[in-house]
Amino acid sequence: MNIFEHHLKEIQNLILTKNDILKLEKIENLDKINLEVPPEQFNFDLSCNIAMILGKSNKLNPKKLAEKLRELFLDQIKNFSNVEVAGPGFLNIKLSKSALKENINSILKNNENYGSNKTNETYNIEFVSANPTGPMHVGHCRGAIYGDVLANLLTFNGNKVVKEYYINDYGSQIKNFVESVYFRILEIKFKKPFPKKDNLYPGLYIKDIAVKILNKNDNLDIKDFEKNFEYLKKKSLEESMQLIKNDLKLLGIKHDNFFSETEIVNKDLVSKAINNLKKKKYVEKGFLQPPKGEKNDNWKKVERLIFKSTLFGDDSDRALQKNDGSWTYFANDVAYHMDKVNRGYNNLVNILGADHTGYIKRITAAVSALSEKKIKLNCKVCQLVKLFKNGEPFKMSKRAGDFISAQDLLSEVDKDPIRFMMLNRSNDVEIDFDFDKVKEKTKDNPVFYVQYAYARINSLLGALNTSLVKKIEINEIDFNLNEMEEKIIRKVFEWPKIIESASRKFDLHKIPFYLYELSTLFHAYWSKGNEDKRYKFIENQKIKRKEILAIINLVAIVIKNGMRILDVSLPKKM
RNA sequence: GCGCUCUUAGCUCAGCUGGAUAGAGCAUCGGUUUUCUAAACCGAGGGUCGGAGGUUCGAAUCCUCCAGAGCGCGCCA
Repeated sequence: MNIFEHHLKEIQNLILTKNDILKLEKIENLDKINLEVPPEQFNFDLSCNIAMILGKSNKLNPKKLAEKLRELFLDQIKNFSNVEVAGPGFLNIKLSKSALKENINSILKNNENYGSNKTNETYNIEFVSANPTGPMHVGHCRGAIYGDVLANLLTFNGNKVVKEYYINDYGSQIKNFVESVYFRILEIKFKKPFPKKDNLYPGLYIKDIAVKILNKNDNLDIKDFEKNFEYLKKKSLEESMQLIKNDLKLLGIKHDNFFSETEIVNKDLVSKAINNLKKKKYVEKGFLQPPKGEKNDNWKKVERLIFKSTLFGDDSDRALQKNDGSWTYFANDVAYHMDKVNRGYNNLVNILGADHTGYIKRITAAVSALSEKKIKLNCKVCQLVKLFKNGEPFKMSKRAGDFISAQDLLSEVDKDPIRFMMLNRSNDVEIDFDFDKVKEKTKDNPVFYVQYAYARINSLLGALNTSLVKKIEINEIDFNLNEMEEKIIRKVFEWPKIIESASRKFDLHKIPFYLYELSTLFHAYWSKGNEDKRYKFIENQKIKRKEILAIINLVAIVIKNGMRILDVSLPKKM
């Protein structure tokens, strides 16, 4: 339990048991009462909106009610040493020394678990799922890191998480891909020029794949494409998945489960899923309207099976069969998601790129239909990554073969700054990713700045000949914090709230932002000694006050826990 | 034409289950080092929260409309 919840309960209990003093007509909306961090200029530990909530229900002036509550708090809650009314009726609260001491000791004791709220759910997170027709590009990296860190965060918060990758190894794109490999093999073995056809992948990585396949099987009789198709498909996919897994590994990402689309088709899971929906009358034969966007030559008015996704909020119903009666990509995906539903997760999550936004409504509709609205698929979209280098923006296009690959990125920048920077922005906004900025070793680079704070802590401990492993506890009855230390403590108290809100809305950027803010306070604390000797930490090789040791331990604990979720390293020396 | 996302300081962005004087970083200008890492710190200026209405004690935050930017809108995957 975090300190906000803890003290909020105290307040709620007080209201319920002491209304003979308050004499309120209505005690309601207690769940709307919030305990928050007050704005810095107020110099209090907690801030409560209770007077505004109860004032509204009872039609009382919130400021007057706040005055009454202030007296009640001071009289009844021993953990509060000072309470003041501010603004429209906020109650600003200072914790007593014993309450502070208790909270601090509890954090020191919790250590690597500090911040976890123990929510205890199960999640399946599908992410990356890049087409296995080539290596990952930079855009994939963002979704990959987002998914990985979301999994870390939810795990840290007490949940069971499965990280999953859906391999789109079926359909016409794969055929084109295999054909491209085939022509590259002909090129290598018989000097036959690679044809200039629109459906082929011109990228040079295809050549690498061809070489690898040839090296592993020199006697390959390659004359007939149709005859060799299944073999070539298998080998080509193995190679390109290896490329992708390698990129993921370099980014520090490992999925728990790889699920193949071909397998879904082979096991005929699609018919099962469609029959399931037919029984519920969500799938019927029918005709669809022509597409509204650009003109499409493929469109034909043919009767086919249709999923009535408009019943679940989609803009139009969706085709499950192509002109020739075979299943669409969407139909396969419905089957895949039925499998996920049947596996019994409480929560399904898909991380998508911005170009798949239009797909969200139909697939969430499918999950609602399959689970009778019991399971909600939560789709998160990561917006584009715009690359900059020397002021020149890069363009990405997988078809053209001139995209910036994950490898290109990783060859210039380490995984740690990539991970941090990709998350240092809300997933809803585009990122300007600057190669040069990310490599800087200055405070302009937030990754460095946070790492440096941690390195400074270790350097201080080194000077004291001690380490973070050694557990400490505040036992003194009386201890005094200076202004800077109070600020840091308050920030540290906020950590579980950050975890809670980041988990609830999948707002991962809150973690790097928070770590940066905490590091700012720490650097200021550290530097204070430069201006004023009284703020120096060490005197005659000894720590001046035990409070200092407690503070730096708290900061270290939170930075470690935060960076562990981000999976960004923390060097002890820099 | 439709859907999703965005519009907050010169630039890049936080803040959005409604609350206190709207915050950071960069850039600009000015300071700080005989002492634990100056790879850092401190200070200053800078805002009609895209526009217009509405809801209410209170709106950057919720609702409606409008404008601009991006992504998408096949029975491709």
